Amino acid sequence: MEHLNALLNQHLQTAYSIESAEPYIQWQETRPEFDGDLTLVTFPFVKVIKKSPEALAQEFGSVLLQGSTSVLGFNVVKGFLNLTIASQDFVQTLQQTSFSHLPNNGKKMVVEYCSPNTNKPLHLGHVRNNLLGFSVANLHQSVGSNVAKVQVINDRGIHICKSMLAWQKFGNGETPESSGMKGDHLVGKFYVAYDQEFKRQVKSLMESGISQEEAEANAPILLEAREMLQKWEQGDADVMHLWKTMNDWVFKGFEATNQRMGVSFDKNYYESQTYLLGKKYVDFGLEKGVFYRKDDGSVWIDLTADGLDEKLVLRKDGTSVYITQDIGTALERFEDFHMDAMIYTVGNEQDYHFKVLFNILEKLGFEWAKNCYHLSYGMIELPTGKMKSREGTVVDADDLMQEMFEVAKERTSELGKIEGLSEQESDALFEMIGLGGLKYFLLKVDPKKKMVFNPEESIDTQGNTATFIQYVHARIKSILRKATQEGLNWEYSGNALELHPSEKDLVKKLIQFPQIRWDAAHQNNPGHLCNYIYDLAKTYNKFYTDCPIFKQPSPDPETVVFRLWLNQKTADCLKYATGLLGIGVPEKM
RNA sequence: GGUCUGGUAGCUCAGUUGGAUAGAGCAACUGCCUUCUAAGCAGUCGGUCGUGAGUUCGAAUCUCGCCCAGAUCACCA
Repeated sequence: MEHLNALLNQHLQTAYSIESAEPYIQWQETRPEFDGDLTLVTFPFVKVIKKSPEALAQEFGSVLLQGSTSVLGFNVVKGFLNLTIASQDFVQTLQQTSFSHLPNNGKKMVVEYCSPNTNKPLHLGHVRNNLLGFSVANLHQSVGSNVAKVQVINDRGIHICKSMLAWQKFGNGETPESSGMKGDHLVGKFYVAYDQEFKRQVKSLMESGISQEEAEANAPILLEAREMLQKWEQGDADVMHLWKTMNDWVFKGFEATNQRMGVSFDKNYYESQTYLLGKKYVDFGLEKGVFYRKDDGSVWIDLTADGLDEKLVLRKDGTSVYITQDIGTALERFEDFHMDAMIYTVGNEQDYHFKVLFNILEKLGFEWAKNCYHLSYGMIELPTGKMKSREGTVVDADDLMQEMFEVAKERTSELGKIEGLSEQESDALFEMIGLGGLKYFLLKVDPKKKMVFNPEESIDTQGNTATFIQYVHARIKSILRKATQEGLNWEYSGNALELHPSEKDLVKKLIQFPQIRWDAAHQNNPGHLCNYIYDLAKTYNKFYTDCPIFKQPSPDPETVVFRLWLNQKTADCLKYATGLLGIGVPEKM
């Protein structure tokens, strides 16, 4: 394409004395309903050359046709110049395209995701969070950045004490071992038990004539939880022991869930260790004059000039608030990784919080604060409304993954696709199909959109789904196996061939991959990659039906090699691209 | 009330720095398996892109007003 630009430049200089054509050049892919591969929009030129768009298009078309061997022909529709480009140009590009990570670009990034509380198991919201964070981290790694994946585990605070207290009261010494329950689910059970008891107490207080507000503030079990939090802060040995024990159950549970989901972390931060970190930067901010102290001793920052509010950064009793912790954690991470950029995968209800955080970090003078990005995503709702963990209307992550597995199993067995597979192999296949379906379903939607999750509808296996993509990969592998059996190889030499339109389309689609990946990474949007993969799979299926290899009449040997090579390239691209999303593709299905 | 997000086919969603007649899938209907895998392919049906103006040769896309939905504006995290 560069040489076409050069030709246009030259033409504009000699014919119209216009220094550079660059500002007016607009290339785009030719839409499928028109003939051609590449389209030049001529309207921008009309402003500087007093000719009609059609006349210009004709003129440019002739210039390009004569000047470039790549241009085989052209047509003009309205002001659009459609060029037909030699297939061999695209094929050559594909030969040079590899589906693997780009070389290290020296950029260091930190990506945070997951961020669970240790009082309940992971749910659907965490699943979206995990998958987004993980695949965005992969995308950045793919384009050459050095990425550290981290999570913050919220392991302290009143909500943790609630589970602990309920376990003490109603648990009868129950453990994951004794109950056979996963640790995070066991602890979650007591979080719910706490809430039930709390509601019961509030109700009975109200019956004795106390207002709801007062009852909620004075329920005995809440007072006990507060007392427990104080003891925790003082380091009371019994409380610490219980806290460590129960947290440990939860961590093990989280680990199992994340492992099944296929996500991992390079470093965990525990809030119990970081919640005091921010305080030392309060003094720093005061010295810099970024913060100011009120008469009561509390410390604030005034962001009204930036369209935000005044924010508290230190309470009058000297304790820190949420934003203080986040300042501290961010700076600790910088000490750990010396990153150039950081991505926080956190729900969109915290949009305002992160605006404030990034603003403060920048005012404190940290360069990398400019490259902090809040990967904000919309909440997931159920057809029945919002998920509320205390009301038991959450979709549990473990249940969900298991359900996806079961559906995959049922559907795959119905279709008779597991013949000749061992139990282990077929289970692995169900897992790949089930979890792949879930991941694709959540990732293909723009992160910032809220989504409604309908368990029945989300497990489709037709159309725009992971199954469709996995199926294409399995199809290709089946062809390549057959080719191997027949002693064929597919080392394409680069000889120019007359291509079928479906072959050309597939080649053109494949060479788009680097650009799509770049866009997806830089926009932190795995959805772009999902759409591309689906498109590629569809384009392949068209090629598959139009361009058979083993059917009669069989194509000439050179075409067979080329088609097999295209199959291999497509499989490589599918496998690599789905891998970035954490989705596996099977050899057979 | 202020700020931020979203509103595209019955449903779920795509739609690049403004470009040609707004695209997929699902659902409904019609064809195609003596098979390189039919979890597929081909087709029919379905739209005042929330709404009204403006900018432009050209607007789903940019600007402004309005309507609807959600979030947020805590000495909670």
